[in-house]
Amino acid sequence: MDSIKEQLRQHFLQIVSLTDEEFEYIWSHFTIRKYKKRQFLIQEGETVKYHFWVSKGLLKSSYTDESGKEHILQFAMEDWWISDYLALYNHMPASLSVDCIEDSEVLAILEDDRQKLAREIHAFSNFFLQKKNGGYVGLQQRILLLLFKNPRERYERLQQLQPRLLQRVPKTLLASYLGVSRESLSRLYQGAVGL
Amino acid sequence: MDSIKEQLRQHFLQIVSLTDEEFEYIWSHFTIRKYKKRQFLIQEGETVKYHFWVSKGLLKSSYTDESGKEHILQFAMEDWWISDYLALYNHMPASLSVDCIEDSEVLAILEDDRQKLAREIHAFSNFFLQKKNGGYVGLQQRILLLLFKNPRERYERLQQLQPRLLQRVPKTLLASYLGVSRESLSRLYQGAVGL
DNA sequence: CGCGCGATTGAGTAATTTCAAATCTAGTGG
DNA sequence: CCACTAGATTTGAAATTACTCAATCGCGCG
Repeated sequence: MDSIKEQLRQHFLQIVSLTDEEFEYIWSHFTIRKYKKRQFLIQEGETVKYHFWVSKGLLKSSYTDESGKEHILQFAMEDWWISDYLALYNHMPASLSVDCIEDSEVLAILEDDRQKLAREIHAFSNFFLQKKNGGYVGLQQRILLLLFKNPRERYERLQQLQPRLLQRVPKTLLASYLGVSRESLSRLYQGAVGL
Repeated sequence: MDSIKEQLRQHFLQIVSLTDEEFEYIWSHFTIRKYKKRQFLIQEGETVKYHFWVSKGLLKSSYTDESGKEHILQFAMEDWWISDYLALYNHMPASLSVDCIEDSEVLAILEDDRQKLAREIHAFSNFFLQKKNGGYVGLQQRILLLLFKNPRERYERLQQLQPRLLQRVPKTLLASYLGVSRESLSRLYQGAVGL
């Protein structure tokens, strides 16, 4: 699948510059994996060793509480990264699970390899630092949204920021991501702008 | 204030190792600033150039919505870092403000200098990467808390994780941080464990 | 054609907010 | 040392919002 390789290269090049040699070396540390809808990449309790980068498809990471309710922490579609970072960085058993909403193709890289590459290739290290900074800011924005916007406004914001995501994700899951019951979401977005 | 210098050194040494020489060099890029309660370090609309590290005191970063309500994104006490990262990284005007809850002493470092130091000293770069990773995971945890815990449980969790913070921060501000009205918080924590 | 999943609707209930007023507290000046 | 004041906290009652549970609807897939 050379198109995947090219897709990954472009993904890096959007943020940092790499020689062909460097990229080849980086590429050699990734492995392709294919999953069907509803398959798990990470299940609660497991050891987590990989970062996943989505080449094709749609996944989610979520936490299931004592009462069995699922709460969605993150979606990931093409070009997004996903894992259970708490578990990955701190060598803890996973408290989250990651599974596929659509059939998906991902590239996996070991956290250990990622660290090794970060030491060896400055641009690679930089890439992840920038990604992490952006992600951090994104999470802060989401917290503000949860703190002071009502469900309707949260939905509208998501509509603005990620219109594609909205079309692909079942409403039930969206509701969980926004922190609303699916029934409430159903009622709320009917009056939302643009529908 | 050599005690501050020593405090900063310890802060770095907890995570990475630095030679005395390296630390001296790093130290030379920080400037000490003192603020009184209610003074602002960052005001909405300003350009943001600095990271702040708290040596003494207590600060908050917050967003004020259209209706004038303040929503607290972060507190920062001794050894914590604070700024408006969205503005800092993307060279945008601040959407947050940062101000003092108590009289405070902070060390300021320019983001440009931080980047320069990160290029020059690998351990320094590593320090921030690890901080950022930890912070990222922390924000994810907070999102989960906001998504599926009721106010009472959010308060109890904060009590577990940051008991010192709870004692220093006015309840009104805590309420804003937890996403509850101050009246509700007042009612809720009266039945909370340990009171 | 029918099953099953996802989405919607309705009715009643629970949790939280809002607004207003009362109470408490720490710091200030006399 | 005490009275005073501003800020913070608490209380009460009504209003609102969102949730739960149950039933119905709609549609794509086999």
